[in-house]
Amino acid sequence: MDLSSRKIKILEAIITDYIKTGDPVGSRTISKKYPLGISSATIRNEMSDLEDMGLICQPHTSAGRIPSDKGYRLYVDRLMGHYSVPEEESIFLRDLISSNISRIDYLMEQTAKALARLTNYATVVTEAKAENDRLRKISLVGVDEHSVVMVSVTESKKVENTILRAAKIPDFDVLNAMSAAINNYISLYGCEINEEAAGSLLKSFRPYGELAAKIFAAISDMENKSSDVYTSGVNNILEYPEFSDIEKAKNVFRILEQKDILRNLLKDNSCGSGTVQIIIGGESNLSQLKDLSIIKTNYSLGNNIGFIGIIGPTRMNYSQTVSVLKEMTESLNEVINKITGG
Amino acid sequence: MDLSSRKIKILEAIITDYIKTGDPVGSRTISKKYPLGISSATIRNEMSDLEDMGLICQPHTSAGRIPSDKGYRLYVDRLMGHYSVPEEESIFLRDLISSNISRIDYLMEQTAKALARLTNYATVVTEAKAENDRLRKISLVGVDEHSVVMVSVTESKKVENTILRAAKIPDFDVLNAMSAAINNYISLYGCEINEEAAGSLLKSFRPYGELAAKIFAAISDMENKSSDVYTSGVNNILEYPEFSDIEKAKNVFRILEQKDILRNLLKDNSCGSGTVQIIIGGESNLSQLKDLSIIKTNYSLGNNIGFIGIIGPTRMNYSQTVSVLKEMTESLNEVINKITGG
DNA sequence: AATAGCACTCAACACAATAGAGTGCTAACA
DNA sequence: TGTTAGCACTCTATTGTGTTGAGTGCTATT
Repeated sequence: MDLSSRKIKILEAIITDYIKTGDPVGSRTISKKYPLGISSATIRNEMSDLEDMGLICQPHTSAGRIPSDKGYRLYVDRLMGHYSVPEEESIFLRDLISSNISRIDYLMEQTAKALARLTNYATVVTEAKAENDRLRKISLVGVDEHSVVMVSVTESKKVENTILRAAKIPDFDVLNAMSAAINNYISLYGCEINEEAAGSLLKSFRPYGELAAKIFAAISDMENKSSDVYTSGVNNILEYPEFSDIEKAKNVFRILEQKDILRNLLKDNSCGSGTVQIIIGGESNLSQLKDLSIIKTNYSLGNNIGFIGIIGPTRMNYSQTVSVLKEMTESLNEVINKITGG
Repeated sequence: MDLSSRKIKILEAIITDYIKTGDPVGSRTISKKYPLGISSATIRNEMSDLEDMGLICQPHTSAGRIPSDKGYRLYVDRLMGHYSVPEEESIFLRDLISSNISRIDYLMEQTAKALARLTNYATVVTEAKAENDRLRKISLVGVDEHSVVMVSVTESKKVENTILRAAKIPDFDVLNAMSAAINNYISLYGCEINEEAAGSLLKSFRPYGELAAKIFAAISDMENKSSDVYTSGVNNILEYPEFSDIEKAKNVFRILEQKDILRNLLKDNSCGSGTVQIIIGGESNLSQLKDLSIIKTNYSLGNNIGFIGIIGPTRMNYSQTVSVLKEMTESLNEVINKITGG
């Protein structure tokens, strides 16, 4: 069957209306609200065709039609218009993330919050983390007689603290010497522990062997850590009638709690950087996500890549959300550049 | 009116049953399930008295009774039995928080998670922060040509990173000299910025004035930061029938989003440290909390005090929750001592 | 090909009837 | 005088029954 331009117009009307109201759309509604110049009977026939093509479906016999995943897919790929973000929202986004933020994790939290607030959906942001972001240097700072902080800086300038305890802690100068020796080691061997080399290094700081060993352990631990995941605006989901049933709401909350699922969902993107991707309902092949859509993109922090996703009902405002997300990512990259002094 | 021992037994039966089932308790239920040796008619008379005393109330004329805030209060203060935490739960708690945790913030997160999982209520933990936890020392670590990390250590050994950017960054030795000078300054003047002294210090590092100024700004910022608040298990709340109405659930979520309300709620404790406090429903004087109870205590990290609260419906299992919370706080303090090498 | 008309379907709503849990009161009893 | 059995009464929750209205699909007509 052919997808005539009239069928497309009807499909578009159905989707537009359904996104706005959340109610199944009937033929009479379309003939009255959208000036297609054809009667409801004709629209009925066309709708029957659209249903055969799998683009729309009926919740029950005597209800109007709602778009199917396939229908939404066609809509976002070919029909969806461009939404321009109003000046004030644009400014709001920019202000919220550029005001005085010195730490990247705060920045990501603010980003998540801003997006959630503007879109009224739930937002998920993953920490920027490269698959192999090498450790570049460490620095040891004494805290008290039994503890040191190891400050680590990676290739892509991610800074992190690890507190290490040991019975015996060297003084300022020895700590500096240790830092230097370990940095030297790192530049030679990377952060995989080379038994032999590490052994000789340990020997040279024998009285502080316990601490040295802990440093090595911490260094090799760092590689294995999975990236943090922030969520925001989860409660927004409760505003949508499709989740007014407490069981459905629970399901959504359960998903948003499973950081590893979210991480994988966002990470797995075949397309290049900077592009916006959309996963509609069942397309994720996860039954728990069949009523949810995800609009996502990535941002970069040095060599590290992080992901931003917006999760809402399949009936979400794709056009607006995509635009807001794009705008946000641009601002975010600007701010990151400013912070990291690109 | 007098509170005879029989009245107390009836009140206890009502509360026990209501906590377990969530259904209003009738006189017949009590006479059958609890061996008080009196008829339902007698119990009815006593219940009428208990209602006059404000300890129980009726949702509507032909329903059973439910405890009032005042009833719960009497229960937790005078009747509630001791619950002993099962060995395996005790071990679960200990394991979850003691496995390999080097950073205090992870520890607090784990604590919140463990409590939420074991109690099936929502958990709130505030970061340990003394009212006036003085900065003790800083250390500057170069990241790249335009940025340094300032590692700060407070009197109570709280370690924090702040990234600072400046056009010009000194080399390793000068950074060390700056750290030393600023530490000296701190030990003399504390972290309130003394215009005069700071001015002369800025002069001595003139070529790096921008950086020095940022350091001072960061130092004085640190004082004003309010403590972080973690929540966990918020979704548990959805399991309780009293929140199966989506509007009520929304209300709870809204509360748990407002970190400042939570912070104040937990902070304001007149009693000493280590004690467990209970706020029942309307006792908080916050209308949004009238259907919720909070069981809370504090933990200490050096001189810093943090708070742990468990939030559930007023019909929560006070006895179990108090015990689990006590147990957890003990384990937590042990782990903290181990980490901070008390 | 488009449409008007019509019979049909089905969810949603309103309404009444019923069942059941629980109360309060009264009168009788120990 | 405290306790209890009995009974009328109340109110929610449930179930069943129309009724309404939105929407469809089919057919006959233009």
